[in-house]
Amino acid sequence: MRQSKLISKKHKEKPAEATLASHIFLLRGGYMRPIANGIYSLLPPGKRIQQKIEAIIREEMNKVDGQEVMMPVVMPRELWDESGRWDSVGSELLRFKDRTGHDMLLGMTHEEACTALARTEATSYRDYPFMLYQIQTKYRDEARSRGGLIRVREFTMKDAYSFHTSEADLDAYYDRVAQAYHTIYRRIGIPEVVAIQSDTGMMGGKIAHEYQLVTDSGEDKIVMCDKCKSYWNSEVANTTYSYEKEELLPLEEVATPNTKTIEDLTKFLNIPATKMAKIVFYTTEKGQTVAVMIRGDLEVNEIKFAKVVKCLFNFATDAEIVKIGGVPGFATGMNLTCPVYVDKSVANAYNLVCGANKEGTHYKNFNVLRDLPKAEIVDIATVVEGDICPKCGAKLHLTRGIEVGNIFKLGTKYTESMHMTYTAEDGTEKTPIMGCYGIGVGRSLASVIEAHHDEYGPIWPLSIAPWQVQINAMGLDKDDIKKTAEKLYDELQKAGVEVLYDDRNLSAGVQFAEADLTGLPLRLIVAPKALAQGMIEYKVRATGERGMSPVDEAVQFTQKWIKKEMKKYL
RNA sequence: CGGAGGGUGGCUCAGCCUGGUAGAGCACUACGUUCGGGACGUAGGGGUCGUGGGUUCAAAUCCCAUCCCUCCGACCA
Repeated sequence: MRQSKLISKKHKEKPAEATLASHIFLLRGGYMRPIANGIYSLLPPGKRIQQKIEAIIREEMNKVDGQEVMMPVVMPRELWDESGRWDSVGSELLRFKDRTGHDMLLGMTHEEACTALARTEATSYRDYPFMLYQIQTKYRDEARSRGGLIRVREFTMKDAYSFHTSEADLDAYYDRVAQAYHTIYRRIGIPEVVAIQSDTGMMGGKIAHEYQLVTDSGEDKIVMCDKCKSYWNSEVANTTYSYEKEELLPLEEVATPNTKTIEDLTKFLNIPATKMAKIVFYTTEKGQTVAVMIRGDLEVNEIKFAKVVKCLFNFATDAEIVKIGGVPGFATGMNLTCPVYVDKSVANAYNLVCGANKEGTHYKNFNVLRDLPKAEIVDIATVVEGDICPKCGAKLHLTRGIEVGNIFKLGTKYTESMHMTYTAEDGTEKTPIMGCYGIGVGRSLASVIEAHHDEYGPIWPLSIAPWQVQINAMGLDKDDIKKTAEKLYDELQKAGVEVLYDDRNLSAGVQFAEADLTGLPLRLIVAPKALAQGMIEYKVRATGERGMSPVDEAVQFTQKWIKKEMKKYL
């Protein structure tokens, strides 16, 4: 490609709306342009990168026996009524009416479409197992798209669905896909991506992992253990609490005027929040008020709690607390007329301070097992920095990540609701078990920049770089320079090398600055001094390594370099 | 959906408080001088000042409404 003809303008200045490195460079480097909030067009360099990522994903999906299909973007309401998701999914599903007034939707994921497709095709156990996948545009009406390609409304996604006749078969296949995912992320140049245990969310299902690029600029909260290399999404993370045994002392009332908050109380009694049990009240969407008892310094993780009560909820009002026999600010888990959940952070703790359910009064020496023996013990606390790893006992720490993919064991949620069956060996009708596996293509692209850039621009891995080699020439108005550069461009192309040739007669500064924004792995420079000795220069983008090669051997040198570098991504 | 900040040539922004003929830099066009890390000169082209209404002799500027964008939070396979 000649740069003079490339439609991809570079910008010197940082766009006002961008804060993430990937967002800044994708705009500055002429990879994409916004059309609307969270909706982008890709320019040629961006499209080329995306195609290469897709090609790698496709190869790896095929290696795990995936069969690529095409599924519609627009679907009728009836299909999503079958699974119940027309009603259960919120406003992120874009619904609209066609010209006849029929309810339609834009696909945000394709479980329904794929199940509908598969149920008419796979009718015998002999067809199983199989996996179908697509790499296509999807749409989610995000409440808040942000961060360039990190969180968008319209995006390209690889979505795969596998169908099995036994749990064991799904388990084995799930592990194969998990391996394929690691291969994919390594090949596209982000081996840093880790698999973490996650919530299953609106997809349903039991086990799920997210593939996260750990980075401060991510939006997901991750809990990690450096020692045993375990990772959890904070939505599912847990820890173990252990307390030194103490003699159970008798309950004792203490006057604690004007101490409605834990902070007040710690100051008033000079006792740390870790020795307190606080009560949080929620009222569920069904109108029931429930109490949660948790250690004074901890917070309820509402996603974990939602799994306990299995519905939506809000903080209870003071009136609702009074109604179930609580005294706001001084409540305890005892003597309430509502269900009481006790977080495990206080279940085995000794002699805690808690409310006495009496204005201006607390108890000392509260012990759950003695004083609240009937309460349900649950795990709903948000894990905090320094908590103990439940696997190895080391200290956990909190970090952030970008979710670039995920895998789910879906079970029979869709096959059952959509009446997909097959005839088993014994002649009976059975319901297949599903897994599903997604990768955000654009998000992966942006994540490569987040993981690999410097102050000047992206540093593309050779496997997905828009072109493999950049040619810059110093002084194209001089015949020998121009002739050499043109010849090099020509020969490299004939040798099958993907090359971007800056054929504009611009100053070195401009050319190099733009080349850094393009971020190609290898740069060849045709310049007077070296050329006088029959040499051209090269520079490796990632390492800054520089050197020379005889002009006559430049093509072989480049091919050899590419071959060697490419080994990292096979 | 809550909080904050914005919308002025393709991009980054000034002008608004205190109303009076729309500005700068970058980018673009032409010519010339430059040419190893975002050069310079000269001459150009390009803007319904987000949109609608109002106040006024006069509105980018003041008032009302509305749309859009960004950041933080809520939400989110």
